[in-house]
Amino acid sequence: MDDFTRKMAQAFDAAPIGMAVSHHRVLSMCNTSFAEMLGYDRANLLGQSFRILYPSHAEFDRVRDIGLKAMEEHGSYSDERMMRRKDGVPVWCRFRARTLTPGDPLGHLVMSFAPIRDQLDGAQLTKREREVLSGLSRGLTSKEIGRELGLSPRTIEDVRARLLRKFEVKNTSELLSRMSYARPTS
Amino acid sequence: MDDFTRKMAQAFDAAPIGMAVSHHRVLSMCNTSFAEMLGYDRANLLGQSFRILYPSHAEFDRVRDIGLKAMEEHGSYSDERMMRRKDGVPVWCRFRARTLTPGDPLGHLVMSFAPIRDQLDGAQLTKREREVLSGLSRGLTSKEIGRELGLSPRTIEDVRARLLRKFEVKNTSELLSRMSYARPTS
DNA sequence: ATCGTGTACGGTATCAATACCGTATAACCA
DNA sequence: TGGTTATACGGTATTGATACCGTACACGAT
Repeated sequence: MDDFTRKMAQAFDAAPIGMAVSHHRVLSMCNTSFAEMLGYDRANLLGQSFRILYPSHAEFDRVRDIGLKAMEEHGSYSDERMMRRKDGVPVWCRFRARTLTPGDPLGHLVMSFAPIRDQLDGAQLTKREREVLSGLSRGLTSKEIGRELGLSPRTIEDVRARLLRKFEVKNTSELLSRMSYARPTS
Repeated sequence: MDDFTRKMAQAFDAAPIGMAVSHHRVLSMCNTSFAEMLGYDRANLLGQSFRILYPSHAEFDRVRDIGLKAMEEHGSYSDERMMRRKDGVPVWCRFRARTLTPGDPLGHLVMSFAPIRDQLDGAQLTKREREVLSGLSRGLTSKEIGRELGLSPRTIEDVRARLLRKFEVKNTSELLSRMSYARPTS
């Protein structure tokens, strides 16, 4: 076996960031960081559906759809999302994906996952806050996020206001730039 | 050659994030994202000193030292740093590293590099655009940015509109989330 | 020499965001 | 049991953002 390939494989496995490959949302390969981040042994993870790595079936369905268009157009997509560790503890991640099959984005995906931590000491986000934040980072208005979540726009504005208070920022722009510079855990 | 190794190598190469391996600060392996991010062909990069990827010799020396202690203690380190593209343009990156030789941290390093600001087809931002972006990320309104730069708020709105067009985003929120988590180049 | 782009500015119109006022329920915690 | 917080929603008022219309100048490339 050629040395070049072996070196790349070693680099993949030793990478300081979680990495995974999926075919139609089934995990076909991952590295040690990825398995450790989610509390599994790699052997028990390969061949599994990504479903078990998300907090709920609804979340699993939601994240399937949000990146599809971007991946069809640009071949890649990134966002912030919640993953679920084996012990049930949620992990807030910066997610990046590149599809090797742009016509069928989920056909063959290569992903990276970098855990992020909130800037505020220990203050974590609620489910709603994360859902709303996800919409905001995609440039949606309160009205649009409300439609997406089946809620009144008014409620989205409440969640938004709570986020602004929590992070002590003036507006959504500052909020999003603050979120993105969150430091990785460990 | 075993299929497992081949799959890992493919995943390494197709990763949506720049990855590299070094031995004593000499690049021994990298993936396509990494080479593209810095404007090189991989073939011309392998075997080179990391020196050419930093803006100056002083910076090259500085980044050698800053992570040493953390890597000796935890085996890993991360920060944000400036890299230098082949054409001289600086690239601001989130950097992560894991050492495979904790006793001699730089002996064998596996690194990941995620560009923090989008390069948009190699076109970097103009001075005005960076100034306005800086204000936006601090949550300032167009009026406030105008005061800061001694310009009409109307002009700030022009620059803003140009940024939205350039990055093909709907509004400032999406712009700021896009800026911090650039989709990988190409 | 014209064309494109960045810069700079004015007006106007519309929609979104934000900040208040209020009510109500459910969960959790001391 | 009362206090706090998250959730959810309504109204209203003000400010900001965005999209158009227009003009003008500087600069570099074809």
